[in-house]
Amino acid sequence: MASNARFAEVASLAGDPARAAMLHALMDGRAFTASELARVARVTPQTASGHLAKMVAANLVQVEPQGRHRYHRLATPAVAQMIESIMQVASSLEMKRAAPVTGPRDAALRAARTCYDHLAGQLGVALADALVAGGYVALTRDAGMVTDAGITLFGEIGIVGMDAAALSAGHGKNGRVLCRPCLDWSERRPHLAGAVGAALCARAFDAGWIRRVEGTRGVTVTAAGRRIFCEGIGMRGFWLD
Amino acid sequence: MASNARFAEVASLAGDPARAAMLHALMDGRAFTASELARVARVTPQTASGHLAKMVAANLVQVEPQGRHRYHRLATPAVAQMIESIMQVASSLEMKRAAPVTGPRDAALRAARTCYDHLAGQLGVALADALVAGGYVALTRDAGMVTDAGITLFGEIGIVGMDAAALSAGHGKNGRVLCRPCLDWSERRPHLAGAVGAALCARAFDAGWIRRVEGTRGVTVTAAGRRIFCEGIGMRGFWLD
DNA sequence: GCCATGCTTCGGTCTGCGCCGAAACATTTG
DNA sequence: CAAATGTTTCGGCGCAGACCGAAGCATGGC
Repeated sequence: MASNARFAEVASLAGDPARAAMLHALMDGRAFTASELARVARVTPQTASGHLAKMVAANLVQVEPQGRHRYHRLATPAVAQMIESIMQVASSLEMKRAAPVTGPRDAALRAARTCYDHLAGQLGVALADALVAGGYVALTRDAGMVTDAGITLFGEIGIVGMDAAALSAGHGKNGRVLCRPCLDWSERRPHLAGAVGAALCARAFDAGWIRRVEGTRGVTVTAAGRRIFCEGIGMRGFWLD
Repeated sequence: MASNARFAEVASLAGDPARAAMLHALMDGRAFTASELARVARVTPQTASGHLAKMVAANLVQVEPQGRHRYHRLATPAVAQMIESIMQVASSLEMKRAAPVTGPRDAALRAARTCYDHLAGQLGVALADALVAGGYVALTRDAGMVTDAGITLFGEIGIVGMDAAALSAGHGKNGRVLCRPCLDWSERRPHLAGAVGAALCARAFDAGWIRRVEGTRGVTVTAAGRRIFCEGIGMRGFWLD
């Protein structure tokens, strides 16, 4: 059972509050400097540097020097998924214990945020609901599928090339695209993840439907986005309309 | 960022070597007594008791008193998935560092084992390969789907009622059963998980196709199992034939 | 009733590690 | 080259927590 030691090593790396805060921040998929991560973790730069060195050594985090800055990002999607699954368990623990004290910061994140490479929060859930209601996507607890109608819709709003990425192993049988559902830790309902979720999120940023809120993982929906999401996809309930 | 504390709490619980060993043992989905878990973690019963109390308080583990024994099991599937994803990251770290020293114990586990509620190892991968090759199942990195032919096959070998469980949210649109792929940490290839994988595994135990190896998470395939897997499902390459 | 067995609580020791201040090092800017 | 900024290394402090021995509770068998 030598692998047990690696398991404990990885988990305990994520188990320190400062490192957990950094990993949490890195969950939006962007890269940050050591000082930025030091701020979010509320430790001094030298402490953060030590933490980051450990996580880089364990291949949780990748570092990319650029001038006098060193940009850190999550090393692999597997790391993001691990963090996601820990958040999952942690949030169910939270519900079990007590109603959490929710600051305005948390409220903004709950409304709309990125989850590594896809959209989450009320926005992510509302989009998934709309896609399911419109017959564009079918979701179960375990998996998801984009229907023919969904492929058409995605093509109309400019999401292409998804099939190739999502069907690597399934070689397009039945002309359907499989995708991954992700239980939202704040909403406790599924949203769209995986290659399809990532493609949708990327397209939304590119087309200016959503914009990042500076300094957080939160996003805001632009007027153009509101039009697409409501009229194009049929999203309801995210705004009070 | 109050949720950050919960995250770190959960991760650090999994990050202690003794607790990691216990969680690892609990990954076969069965329940164990505190003393049994103390043995696998190589600590004294009183130490194990303390660890288990913490994990129960954090809702990682469920306890069920039965006479003078107290049986512990993983509290939820979400916990199992978390452990799985940590193993994922840990095993990729292992490959990165050095060729692992593989004992005979590890070899047996690599051949065939349970992964919480489904089959993994070379057996799990070979079964998934056969199901894909036969057109019974389509798998991508993100998700999977049982085809019509697959539903027929599963019905023939006695797996029923899967639809209801697997299609809770998808309400059977297109008559397809969605399922979850799971990247095998020892084989680095996907096997069948989720509700469908669990149903297949449960049926295999019930029908006597596989049996547990006492004291480990490993399983062996019986003669009946070999017949079903090879002739019924078309599995190849697990045995040298 | 008694003893054996499984489990937990308590008290004390000790290692590990997170933290910061100070200082060195690197890189860009002026 | 010097100054400013980002980052790392080093050394020492202090606390959290993992561990075990011993003793205290339960439960089941006799």
